[in-house]
Amino acid sequence: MRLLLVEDDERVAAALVAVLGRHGFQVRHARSGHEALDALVPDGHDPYRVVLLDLGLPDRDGFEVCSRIRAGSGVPVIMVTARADIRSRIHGLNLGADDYVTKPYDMGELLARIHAVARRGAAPTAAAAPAPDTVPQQRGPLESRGIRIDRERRRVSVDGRDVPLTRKEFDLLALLAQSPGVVYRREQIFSEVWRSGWEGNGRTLEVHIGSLRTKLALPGLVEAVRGVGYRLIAESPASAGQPPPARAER
Amino acid sequence: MRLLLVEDDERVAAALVAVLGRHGFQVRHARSGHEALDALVPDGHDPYRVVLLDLGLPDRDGFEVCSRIRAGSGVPVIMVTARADIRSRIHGLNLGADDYVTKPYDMGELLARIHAVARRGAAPTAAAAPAPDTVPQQRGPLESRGIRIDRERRRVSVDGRDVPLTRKEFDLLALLAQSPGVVYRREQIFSEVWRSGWEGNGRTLEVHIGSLRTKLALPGLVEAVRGVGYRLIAESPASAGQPPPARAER
DNA sequence: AGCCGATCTGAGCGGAACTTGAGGATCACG
DNA sequence: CGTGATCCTCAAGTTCCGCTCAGATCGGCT
Repeated sequence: MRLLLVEDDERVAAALVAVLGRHGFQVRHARSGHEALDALVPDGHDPYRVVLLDLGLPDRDGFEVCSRIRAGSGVPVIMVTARADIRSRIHGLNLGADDYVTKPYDMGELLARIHAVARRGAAPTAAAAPAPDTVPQQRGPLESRGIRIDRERRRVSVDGRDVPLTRKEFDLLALLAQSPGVVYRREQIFSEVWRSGWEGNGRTLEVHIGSLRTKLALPGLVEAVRGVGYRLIAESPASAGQPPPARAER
Repeated sequence: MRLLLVEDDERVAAALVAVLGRHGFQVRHARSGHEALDALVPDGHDPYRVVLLDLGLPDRDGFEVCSRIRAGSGVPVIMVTARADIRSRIHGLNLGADDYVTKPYDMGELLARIHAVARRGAAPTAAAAPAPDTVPQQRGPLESRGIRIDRERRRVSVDGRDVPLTRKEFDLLALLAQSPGVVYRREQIFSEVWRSGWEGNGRTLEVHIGSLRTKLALPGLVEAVRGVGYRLIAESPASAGQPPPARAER
């Protein structure tokens, strides 16, 4: 059974490869998100039955990798990370991860969870992984359409000029910007930006979205998806869907 | 989306039913393992999409209930329990549970995990034998006949052209596309795309099907099955790569 | 305490989405 | 070939939902 391990720490990876190998897994080790996405492109080998994804050092990189994986493949993903906070858990699961395991974990439990998701695993789809060059890799401060988001400093600038945002506005924007194009449902937004489990009573969300739009002054950036939620428009509205260049028929 | 809650504490159950209901689940509450197993017997209703199983039931051991459920059905099971020890976790997962959540849990995380396992869900057939690969459930972006459905972005494109769809239209298409070729009965469609057991009085469904056909401009894609419901034609009608196995005649 | 910005709530508006009904087309079946 | 049931389309009516504004409440700071 093939398994893809995404982990940048060599020592951790080596240990996992050893243990997993002893339990009958054929492990491919990817050291970066880019390498992982490459590895997932169908190449005639058996498809991977499960992906172990470490949300490693580059801050949000792991979430983006998960989103990209999910956009192109149905392979089960288990996030493994030291980040135990609820926000991260919920966000990871909402991005399409099948499980979320925090360090330190028990090896036996991890194995059991791997088997659980593999057992449920998807039939390999014919869909190719996203072409690496159509979607530019966004790491560190997100930059797209002239908008720059510095998560550490909590600063946002549009075309160079600084835009002061309040907490909620920033959290909201930061959430949506983690996966431009992906629709975030209202409940998801509430459980990640507000205290989880809280139901927005009034028009709270709309008001914050409104002021966010006003301050950013980028019409069409934040798009409402009626009855569902909101999303960020990543590219200019020219070609929204990525053109399928050379699609490998299976 | 139907959900089976197995919980003997009335107060806990009531709270969960309320929250889950508000999040779009149609919850059936079973107070014992026996009742749960009864509820899971196929009865013509839509199958449950996920089971929330509280260990520590009065009449039976929760593990045994899980094992029996798994013996008769492929429905995803989430164990919810106060027993946090590693042994129990591993045991539960190895018995076929899809996830194992310990109390106290965060409501937002539980919801995210419910969605995660439901997303990965079981075969929609009511057949007792859980054969995961007999019914090909499409994951990731569905691509067939030039039509591409991106669930998390809620985008549909036909031959590269982006086709804007409304909520109902998209949900309808996404549902039918889950298993191309399989006939979805009207009641089934209503309970999945709409809320609760609502018997569409007027010509609602036909209208939405109509606009879906118009927008997609793929004649013959959505096929009406007289007196039963609708289905998607997977491949061009000439050479059927695979004969549709499960035919739902009444 | 008092101030001030941030957040929340409620009402009203406008438009998109959904529903309904009627009439025509099509199909299954005798 | 006739007939009833089912489905499709069109054009209303109606509901729902997101947007905005204005005021109330919350919460941090001095």
